[in-house]
Amino acid sequence: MPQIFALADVNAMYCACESVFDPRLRGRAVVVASNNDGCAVARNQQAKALGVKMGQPIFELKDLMENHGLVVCSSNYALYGDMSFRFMQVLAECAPRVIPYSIDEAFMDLTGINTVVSFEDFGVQVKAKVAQWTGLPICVGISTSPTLSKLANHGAKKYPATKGVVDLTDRDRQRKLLSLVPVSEIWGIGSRISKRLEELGIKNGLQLADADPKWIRKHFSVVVERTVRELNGIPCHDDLLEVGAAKKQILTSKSFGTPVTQLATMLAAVTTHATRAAEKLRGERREAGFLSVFMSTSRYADGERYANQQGLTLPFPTADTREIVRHAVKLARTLWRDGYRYNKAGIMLSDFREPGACQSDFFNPIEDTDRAKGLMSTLDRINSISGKGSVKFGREFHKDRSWQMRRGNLSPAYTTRWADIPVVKC
DNA sequence: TCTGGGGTCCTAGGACCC
DNA sequence: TCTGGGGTCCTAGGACCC
Repeated sequence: MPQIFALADVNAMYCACESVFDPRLRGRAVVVASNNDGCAVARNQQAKALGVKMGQPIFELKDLMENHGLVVCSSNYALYGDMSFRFMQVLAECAPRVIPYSIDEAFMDLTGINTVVSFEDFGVQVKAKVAQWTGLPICVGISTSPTLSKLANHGAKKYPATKGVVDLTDRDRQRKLLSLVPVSEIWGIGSRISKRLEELGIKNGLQLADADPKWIRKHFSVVVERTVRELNGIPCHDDLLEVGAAKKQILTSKSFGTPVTQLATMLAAVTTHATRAAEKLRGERREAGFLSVFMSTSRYADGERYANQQGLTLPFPTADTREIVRHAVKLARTLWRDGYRYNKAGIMLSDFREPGACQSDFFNPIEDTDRAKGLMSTLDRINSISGKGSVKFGREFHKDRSWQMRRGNLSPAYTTRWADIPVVKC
């Protein structure tokens, strides 16, 4: 029995989440901005029709906001994260195996399900259930490899006649749709590779599917070769389908609300990022062996650009916020140069191990003892019960808060904060 | 004035070893 | 004087994704 994959994906997820709780947005052009209200990261159908581009700076949208009714929302990740969780739960009710792939999409293993219900009917039912239980509009694509189910989903979005569900298990239908799709639309083929493919005469999906995998490997890489095989219905994404695959790195970084020119402010920001990264690391139940810190000035600013990063192998693997902050601050001091207007900083943790997999250094001042671990888990528990940041480290209290995010048009945390739950008045 | 953040995988090249 | 070839590990950087 051939393996069958479905991809369910929320249409313009962030915009949809905003619209679910704010009826005034329905029917209007809506854009959700990145952190700092910097650029557009999600746009609904109406916003696309107005010509808003993915990644377009918000300041360029002023005219559309003033004269064409475009609404710009600040990003509200507490809301999107919670809605994503609900969406995944509905999928889990429908299919035996669900593999979340990103905040707004998940693969489902439908192998053999057509002995009970046709693939298309299955898709229609999932779509209806997600709409009923979460209010989110989705599309479903079904086919014989993850890449083809992505293609099917693309078709479901693009052609309204499909009503948002495409069963692409039939080989002739696959070839038909492939021939209509530019090669740059195929999952895994980005702008660089599609440009080179086009130069070699491969312009649409079907031409790529019919290319010789060996030749592709020689001219490109094993990644593109796998895509070719996937387009022929041979699943090659076993990596993707591993449930609960462990993370390999954790990165926290943000551009600043306003440029940073003082070392103390920078250290406060780095401390906050390091604290956040350590929390994520403990959430993964891992310890990190390597840490790196980076800072830079804006790509777009006039004058000399400064961008630098430095890494450090930790004396012993740890998930202790105090250790991680201490080393991060040390690195940040060595990276710092006076006289620049920094617009971004961040920290990356990697080289993960299981806790206790490595002997800690006997002579180190802060041993990863049970006491230290107890302290960290108590800290995490307090912050999870009483709200993020209830207990903080000293340097985070630096008086200059200007580096923090700008979110001028933030919606309420409708689903994750008691005070923000919508009230229906009769 | 204002241009995101967080990930993955693969490859090439250098250092080092035998 | 002559100075190989194969393996591993690490890191930086490229390309992709949402």
